[in-house]
Amino acid sequence: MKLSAGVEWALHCCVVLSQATDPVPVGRLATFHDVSKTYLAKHMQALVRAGLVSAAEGRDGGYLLARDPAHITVLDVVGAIEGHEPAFRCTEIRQRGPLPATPGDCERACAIARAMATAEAAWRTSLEAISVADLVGDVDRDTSGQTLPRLRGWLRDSG
Amino acid sequence: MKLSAGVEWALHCCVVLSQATDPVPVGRLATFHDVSKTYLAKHMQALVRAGLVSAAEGRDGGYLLARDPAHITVLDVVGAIEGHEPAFRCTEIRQRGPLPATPGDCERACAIARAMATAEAAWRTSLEAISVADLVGDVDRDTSGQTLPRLRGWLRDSG
DNA sequence: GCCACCTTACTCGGATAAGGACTGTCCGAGTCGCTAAGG
DNA sequence: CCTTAGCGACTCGGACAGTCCTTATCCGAGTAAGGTGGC
Repeated sequence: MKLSAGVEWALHCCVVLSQATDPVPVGRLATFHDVSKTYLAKHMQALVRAGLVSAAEGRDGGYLLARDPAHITVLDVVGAIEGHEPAFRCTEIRQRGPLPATPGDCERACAIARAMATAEAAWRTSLEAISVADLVGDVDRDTSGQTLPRLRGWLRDSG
Repeated sequence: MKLSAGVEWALHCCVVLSQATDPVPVGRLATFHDVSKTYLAKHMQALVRAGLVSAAEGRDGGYLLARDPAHITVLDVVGAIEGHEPAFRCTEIRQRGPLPATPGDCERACAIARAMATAEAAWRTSLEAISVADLVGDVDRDTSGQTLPRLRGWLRDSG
């Protein structure tokens, strides 16, 4: 099980965008995080498609959060990048082989699939409980309130 | 995020092995589940390396559970197949770029990494709470106690 | 009748190819701001 | 001085290769059972 590196990039970008007042182009985001500009652009497109950020085109265009940071959960971002398919996919092994399960037995999902689905639900619930605003607050607390002002200043100066 | 199909195979194999008294060769397991024999063998090797099942070599050899099914958790099996590395890997983006975090800020893990780690811990806790014996009990209940006796009979007849 | 040895066939185990997904890149379409000319 | 048309440059968006991991496979080393010959 492995998450795309784009998830980390996207979450950091959301934190940055939460401090922006004007659209931030992808080139600026890539410079700030020291990552590939074109590949980051690919992931930003995914965030736009998910409706989490809005894109402003043309000169002085860029990205802005589409909703209040408190209403964007980490799960939203992860889902936008990784997709919404469950990590565990039941292939209904029980219905194959020499002793297949009867259709009557399959009214409920396979016990193994249920166990995996329960765990994934716990994972999703945990991610859903944390918003981008929470992340911003954590960063502010971890850095004794120094990072966010400097970030806002950098966004202004580079504009 | 995507789990290997081998996880599903391995869990089903553990349920089958819990009903076996004599070693079950991988060919028999593959036939029962209607999956690739050689690929399943690869995953069974992982279970052996993890100490979950024991391998008997030579003629009439095969696999048996190494511990009581009640003491093998779903997390054990998933970890044996998928490895124990976390799905989310923090690349310390905060320390890169024009506004790098100071070493003092990095005493705690990145807020984003903490959020992802918390979610993964919830996932792991959920999987750890379910044992192979629980799965066997669920299967028995789902099929009104018909599957396990037939499974044991199939294992005997094919031996 | 019992024991030791050999053959045999079966098992696991690791080393070896093919497919798909993540990673990384490029170029084109569209749009907004700036400039400059005209009224 | 104001309006408007044109230009230019910058933006996003989707289409295109490279690399790693998952999937799938094969063959060899090792081992225990069963049969056979000898004692």
